[in-house]
Amino acid sequence: MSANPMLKGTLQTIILKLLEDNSQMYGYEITRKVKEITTGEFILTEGALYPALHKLEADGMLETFTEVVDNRVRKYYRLTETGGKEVTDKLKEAQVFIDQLQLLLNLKPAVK
Amino acid sequence: MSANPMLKGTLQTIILKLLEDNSQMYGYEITRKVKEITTGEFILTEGALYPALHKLEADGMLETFTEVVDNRVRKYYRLTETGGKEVTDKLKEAQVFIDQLQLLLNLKPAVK
DNA sequence: CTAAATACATAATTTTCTTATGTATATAAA
DNA sequence: TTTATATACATAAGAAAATTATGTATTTAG
Repeated sequence: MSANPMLKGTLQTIILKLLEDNSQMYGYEITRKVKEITTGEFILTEGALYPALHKLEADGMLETFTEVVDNRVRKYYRLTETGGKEVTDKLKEAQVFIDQLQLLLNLKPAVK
Repeated sequence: MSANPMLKGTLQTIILKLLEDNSQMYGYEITRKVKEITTGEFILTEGALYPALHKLEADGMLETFTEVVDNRVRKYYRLTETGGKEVTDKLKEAQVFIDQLQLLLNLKPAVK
C-alpha cells in the first residue's frame, strides 16, 4: 500500500545535507548551524537531535570519532559511503514533498 | 523553550485549505482530491484522514452534516468561523516551514 | 459472482517529536 | 565569588501523528 508519510525523516535529511556540505560536524555544532541558517526559526532540541544521530549511525549512514577540546569531548560525525548516496535520495524526496505540498496549499502560482 | 516541530499538522493544513477552496467535502472526496492534485504522489490513508477530521471537528475548526447518496452515507465537513481564521495562520506557518527547509537543504538558489 | 470502487470507522503499533532531567566543564557577569 | 550562560553529551517519559490492519456495508464493472 505504501502511503506517503508527511515527510517522515525531515530531520534526518537536514542532518545528512549539513554533513554533505561540511564533511564533519559534532552535535552541538549542528544545532548552532540550523539556528544560524534559519535565523532562529528552527530550534533543534537535543532530545530530537541525539537520537536521530544515533539512529543514522546505527543505520550505517554516519560514522563517528571523538576529539577533546578545552577539556570537553566532542563527538564528530561524518557521512559513510552509504550515507553519501542516501543524501541524494533524501533530497529528491524532499523536493517532491515540497513541490506537492505547495501545489496542495496553493503557495505557488499555478503553472500556466 | 518552544522548539519547532517538523511541521506538525501538515495534514490538518491540507484539509483546512481544501475546505477553504471547496466549502464542503466528505472524507473519501478529500482522499481523491489529494491524489488528483498530487498526481498520485500523496496517498491519504483512512487511518490518517478520519482521526484528523475528528480532531479538527472536536477542536471546533470543522462542522459536519450527513447526506445519503445511493444508499451510502456521506459525512460532509465545512469550515467553522474559527476554522476559517485558522487556515490563514496554518498557511503562513507552512510557508515559513517550506522556506526554511529549502534554505537548509539548499533546494533554492541562494539569494545573492 | 467476484473484484474494485465508494464510504465510513477504529485499534494496535511504530515513529518521531516535546519536555524534562542528568552530568560536566568553561566563561562572563554581578 | 557565585551564579548564569554557553558548550557538550545523553536518556527517559510522554504525547502526537502516522502506518498498517481490520471491520462493516453498498454499488458498479467485468
